Amino acid sequence: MTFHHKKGKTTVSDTERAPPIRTAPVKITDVAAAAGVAPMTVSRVINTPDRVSPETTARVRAAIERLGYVPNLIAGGLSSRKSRMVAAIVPTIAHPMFAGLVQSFSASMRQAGYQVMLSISGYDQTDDEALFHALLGRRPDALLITGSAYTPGALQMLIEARIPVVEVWDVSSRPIDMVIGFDHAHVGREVADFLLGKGYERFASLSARDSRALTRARGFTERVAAVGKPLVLEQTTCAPSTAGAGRDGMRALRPLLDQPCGLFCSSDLMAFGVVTEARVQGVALPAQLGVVGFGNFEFSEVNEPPITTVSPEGSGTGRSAATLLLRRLAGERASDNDRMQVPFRIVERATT
Amino acid sequence: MTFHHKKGKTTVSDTERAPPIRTAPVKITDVAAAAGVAPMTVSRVINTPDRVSPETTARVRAAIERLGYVPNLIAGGLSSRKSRMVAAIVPTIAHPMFAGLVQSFSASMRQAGYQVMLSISGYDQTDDEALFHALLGRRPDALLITGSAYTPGALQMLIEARIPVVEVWDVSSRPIDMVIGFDHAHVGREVADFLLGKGYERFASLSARDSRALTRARGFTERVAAVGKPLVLEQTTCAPSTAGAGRDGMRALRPLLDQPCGLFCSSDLMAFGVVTEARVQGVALPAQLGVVGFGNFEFSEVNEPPITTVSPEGSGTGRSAATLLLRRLAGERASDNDRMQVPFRIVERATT
DNA sequence: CTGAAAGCGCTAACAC
DNA sequence: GTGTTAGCGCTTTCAG
Repeated sequence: MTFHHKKGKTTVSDTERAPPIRTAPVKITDVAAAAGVAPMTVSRVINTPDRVSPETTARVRAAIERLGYVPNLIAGGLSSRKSRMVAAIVPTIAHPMFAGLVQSFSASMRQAGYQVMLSISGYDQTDDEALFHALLGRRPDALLITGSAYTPGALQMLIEARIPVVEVWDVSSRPIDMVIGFDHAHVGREVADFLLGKGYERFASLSARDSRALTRARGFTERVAAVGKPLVLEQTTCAPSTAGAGRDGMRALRPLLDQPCGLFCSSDLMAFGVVTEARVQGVALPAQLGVVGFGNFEFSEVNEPPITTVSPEGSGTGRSAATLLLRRLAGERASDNDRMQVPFRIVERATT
Repeated sequence: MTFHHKKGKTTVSDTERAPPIRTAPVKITDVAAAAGVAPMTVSRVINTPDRVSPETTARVRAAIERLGYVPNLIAGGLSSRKSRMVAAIVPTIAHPMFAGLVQSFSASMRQAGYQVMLSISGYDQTDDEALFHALLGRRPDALLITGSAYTPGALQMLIEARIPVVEVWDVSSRPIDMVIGFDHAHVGREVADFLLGKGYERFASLSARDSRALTRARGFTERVAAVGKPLVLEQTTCAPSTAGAGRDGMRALRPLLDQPCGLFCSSDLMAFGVVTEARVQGVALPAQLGVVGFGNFEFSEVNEPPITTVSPEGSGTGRSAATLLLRRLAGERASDNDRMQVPFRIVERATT
């Protein structure tokens, strides 16, 4: 039980002033009075315990415990000009990549004493200025943003906020501050090497016609060309990738499969269509056809057969973003280390 | 361009005091001075515009615009004792139900001017007191929590915080304040009715042995019994549900399928195993067997055939939670309307 | 409709 | 080690 009625100056009677039951929330002066010390000493016990004598610390701790004191970080933040909150803006959390990003980023930040304010922006950038206004008004100590299509006014606000910013995933040509980018071309090259390592001698690419998917496809085909292997099919379809497009692609590919072929699809959804149609057509996976998708969607693992895919590591990215920001928050200056890549890995399953 | 050097009392020279480049952040007094009004008037223009004359408003607005003023909501919150932030605690955002919940909850709250502080707790309740401490220290105006396994100390903190709390999804017997629960038994009954409506005359249930799944299964079997139809198989396996358990269940069910049968699985993962094994065994869906899962996982839609399932509506829940909290924040007292149910729907696809 | 004074609860900076 | 003073940037309250 924690009853306590230490109201400073009671000009009118308590019962007249205060709402019936509600006891006033405990504040630092209450604790200080209970422990017989100055408020500042209580503050020190909480924030810099090594600067207080053990005896005093014990007395104060006891008072804190007894009163159930929860320091008001809003007040502390105003005074110290540090909110110990960071804002994060993501387009969605429905995608595993972003879910992983948010999850690991908040875990890392919380461990360092920061709380994450999450904003889900959707993919349309309408009224990003209003969003930034609402966020920056809370004076976060740092900011994580994903994607880069922001209006000039919004960007100006970010710059004037003068806090560390890390941009993740989709990086503009002119970054604001720190950056964690994703090397789509590199993914394509790695997939080519992976399939080459599996012994495939002929290759094919199925890609949606969006710029990042095309960059991956180009990395793939260029690598294949570089090692002098034939590309039997290179097909692009309207974005976004769909399972239907994958089935169509498989039908186009079917007549060309007199020899084993390694196929890179621009997304797992497309790969799923390919695999499904392959079953219908009686194409043996991975003997006649090796299939690699992109995205590591949930169904790729559960599908029969499970689909080999490229998994951009959201959680690694979240940790890295936290690391970059925390470095800055610890006072480190901008440097060459402020650029990183989103890690990815090829998850090998039954289609290769 | 927004240069301005309106520092109140400059005892020493500006250049000596201020860090080289960094211009001081704009505050309300700067705007007031620029507009030739009192700070309070600027505050009114922002918060209660109808109480300020149009001319003054225009002057102040212009000054705000020109200086790029972003009000410090931390300071405002300290003064007004309203943070306009709400805290949300979820075990994960990897599950579509929780992702939908968070997404729609934050959208609804943001629309009302509240920012969400998200905490992902994981499923282990270790140090929830530390988590609550970090959260409540930021003085959120309200709280959304999911699940109910909190330590007594943590619950005590919640109660002493005296803010509206809504518990979602998994509801303790003794709720703290408002509640949005999920009626598992009702789901089971609805699934039974749905399959009855499809014309199945014999039924089966496959469930993991966790209490909520079992409640759903019981709702299902009791309904089937109530209408006098036979239950040909009722199998439970160790939690959690797996695709493997689904395949095993299908093998057990195979010899009993001389007549069409309606099957309810405790999760989509299990339903997926069933569907996969049915293909191997040459069982026709939905003619010989109707399959309903639970959870509406991504793969259920993409699978071939797509799986009929029960979808707990995260987004509806998030909106409802926001509605409940906003009602309270608007001053409404506790009432019978403080209890709601998580809505769900049966998503009909190819397996029924 | 506008302004002045007095804090909100805490901590930086400086005494002792 | 500990206390005192003076704000952090805003809003409440009350006076015009």
